[in-house]
Amino acid sequence: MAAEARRGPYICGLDAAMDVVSGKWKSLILWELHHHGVRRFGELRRGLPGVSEKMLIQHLREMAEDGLVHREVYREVPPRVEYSLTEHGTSLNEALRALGAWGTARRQRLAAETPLNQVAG
Amino acid sequence: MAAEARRGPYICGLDAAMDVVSGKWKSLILWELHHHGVRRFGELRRGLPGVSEKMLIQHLREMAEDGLVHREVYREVPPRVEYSLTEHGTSLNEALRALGAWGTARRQRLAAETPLNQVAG
DNA sequence: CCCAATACTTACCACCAGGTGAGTATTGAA
DNA sequence: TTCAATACTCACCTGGTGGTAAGTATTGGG
Repeated sequence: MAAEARRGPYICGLDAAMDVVSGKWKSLILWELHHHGVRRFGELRRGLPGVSEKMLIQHLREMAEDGLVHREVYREVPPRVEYSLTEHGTSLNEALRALGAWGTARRQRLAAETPLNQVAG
Repeated sequence: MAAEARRGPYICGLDAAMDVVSGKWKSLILWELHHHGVRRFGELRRGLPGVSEKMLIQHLREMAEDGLVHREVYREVPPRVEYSLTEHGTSLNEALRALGAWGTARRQRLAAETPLNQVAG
């Protein structure tokens, strides 16, 4: 349970990458940490509306195991824990840029196709 | 149920992109179609060891709805159906290249960290 | 003594992605 | 009439992901 692959062995590189970002909130966590540099647990929770504490800590722990985020604990009262991207997390975010751009184009396509419906769920 | 987003509205572009590739076999299907150009249903099934017919057709239908793959039906006996990437599917594959490269680097990192364990599940 | 604040931790539960295995439709060949 | 081949289609089931809500540990302040 230390620093090993959860679902490996992987078939290809895409597998290995999708594994570490699969999780409802992981790409958002990546995004949040990328934009703020360092964030405390509570800041992340408030920054991701709808996330449960359970999933937030679970995702953060997995991402720490995967070497994407750094977890710094300050033994104070009340406790303080700070999360930040590691070098690997930063490079993953960069590797996701093209995908994010593709998704943005897709959103614009969808909005153009259904101009009256784009906001309604 | 035509060409609309399944989980939208999306928070960001990454959401919109992750949505269309989330699915156990979708990135593999993308890869397979990218490398072979055109593939029949049975060829895809044999090319993705372990996939169930149910999930393969389900993923292919969703990807067709999302405009990633083109489905060409030949009304012959026995029936023949050919799948290929659309322009959007091709561009998505290109957008995934950086992510695949990152994953390949991660695999190499994992193999270097646990040299005796890299093959065992 | 109790509460506040923070960062979890745990138990329980619902939903859905995905797997299994059987069935369908079509038509030519034996 | 039955079978083969292809591409599904359907019913059923399991496991895992994620949500909910309550509990824990710590210590200073009122």
